Amino acid sequence: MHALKVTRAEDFPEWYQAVVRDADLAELSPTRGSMIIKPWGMGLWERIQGELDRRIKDAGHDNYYFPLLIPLAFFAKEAEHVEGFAKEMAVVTHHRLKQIDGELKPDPDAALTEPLIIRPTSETIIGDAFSRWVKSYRDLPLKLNQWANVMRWEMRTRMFLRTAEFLWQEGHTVHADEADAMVETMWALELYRSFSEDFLAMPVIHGEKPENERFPGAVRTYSIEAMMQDGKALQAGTSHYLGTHFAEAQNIRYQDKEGGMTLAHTTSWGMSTRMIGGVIMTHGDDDGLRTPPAAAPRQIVIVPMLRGKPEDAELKEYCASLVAELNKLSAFSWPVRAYLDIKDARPADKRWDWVRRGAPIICEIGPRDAANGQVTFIKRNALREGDKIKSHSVSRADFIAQAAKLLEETQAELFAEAKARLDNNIRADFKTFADLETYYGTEDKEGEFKGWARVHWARPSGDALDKVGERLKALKLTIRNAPAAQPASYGACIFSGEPAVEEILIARAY
RNA sequence: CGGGGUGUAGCUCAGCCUGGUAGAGCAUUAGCUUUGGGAGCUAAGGGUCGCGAGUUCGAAUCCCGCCGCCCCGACCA
Repeated sequence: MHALKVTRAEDFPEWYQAVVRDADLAELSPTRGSMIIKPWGMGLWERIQGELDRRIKDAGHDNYYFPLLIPLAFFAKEAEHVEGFAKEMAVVTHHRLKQIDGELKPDPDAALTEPLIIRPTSETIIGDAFSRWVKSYRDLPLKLNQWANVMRWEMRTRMFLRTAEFLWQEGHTVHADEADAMVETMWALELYRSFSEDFLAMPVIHGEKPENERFPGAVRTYSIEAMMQDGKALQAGTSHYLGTHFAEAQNIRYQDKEGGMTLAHTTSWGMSTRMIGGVIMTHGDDDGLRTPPAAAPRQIVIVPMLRGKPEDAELKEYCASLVAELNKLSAFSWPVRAYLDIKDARPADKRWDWVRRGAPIICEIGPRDAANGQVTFIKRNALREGDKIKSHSVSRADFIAQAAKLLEETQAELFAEAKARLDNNIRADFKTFADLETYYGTEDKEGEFKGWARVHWARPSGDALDKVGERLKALKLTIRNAPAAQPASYGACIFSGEPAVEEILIARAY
């Protein structure tokens, strides 16, 4: 008997919805395509923010904030950028409402002379500021970051994975030349790789996107790709070298040491609330979410076995002092987050709520534990042993002494499990396109999923690349990236038979 | 935006074919019992049956239109 009504094997998309709901992460809002992020989901995002922000600042970036609304004319400056985003833009056209025939409508007399767009990303308005802030080579590099909400009018939305409005971090930097900008671009890629693996226990493959998957306006786009439990790939973070495209469009120039005016090189990079979807589909099981301890809003939850009797006070005191002790510890370079759940509800119900939310360590402490100076707990990532819930009992002193280690072990176990899944489900033995068709052209067997493929290719571009894209699309596949780790030599291109120049990752994707 | 599915209580759903004043389980609230583990009994509250128009004496049920959600596709840093 699992805590969720649907299992992953029965219906993966339904299971995903169930976790979002039952782990209390988010719910649909009355606003189409947008969600209400609930405390456990927001807490997870706040942990992601806290750690990522620290790493970004440690590398010399400062935060700032730009407005939600961008003048339409700003957006129109970079042609490829426009082409990429124009189709999914929310536009603000009026500044007043009026009762017309009993209905509240935009007042026709209050149309904006210049419409505003709700930012889908902020390159354009930030570039405008950069053109004023950058005067001299002494101003470079300029390394800034903002935490913001953005909006893209998506046709098809899915909680956390693709919502109309989402939260993210967007880094924007300006550099004197390509070499320096590329160092930054690769730094951001490595930031996302290490953050994803260390902090979210989510193994990824990092690499460069093919030409047809680039960010609109970018010269080179890099991504980290994570494998979900249904075998699909999730692009979990991107880093772009923008060359001088935005510098040209926005006139970002600096006076170099020789006194000449030189175009700057810019980068941008982002990671969003989509990561939470990745955490769900990487670590979730049929009992709900298993939150990676480093990112869990509450790492150790204590459920006292209260019985509505006078001795409850003593038990509460035992638990409260335990929480206080635990909160003095640290793990993952942050204070430990222990929590005493004294909600007036049945302990068993509370226990299952925390199982579904995926609190890493759930302690169930009764009067007997208190009397014996013990702590009884379950490890959420290894909840069951056969049909039974596996619980552990240790002395209070031992529990406190081992708590941080227990959390770090759990983190490592979650990572190892996900890493094994990733490593075991990438096939590198496809030599021809027919091999791919044979494998991906057939239905998954019961309980099976098709992972990714690493294949060699000659890196076609333009029309030739479009044709490759179409052949893959027929199999519902896309090119994810060219992994940074490349083999020493290459065979023949799987698409053309020509000598290959690169190994790429192919997968079905979210 | 195209194809398919779906929409009835907070949740899961029955009722619809064959029109006759709204149902179950779980959840909620109250009381009693129970207490080392998703408790039991009793009672109560809760729904303009997605929205609108139509057929009809009468519509959750039949017809038409629209909308939301889910899946597939198109699109998608």
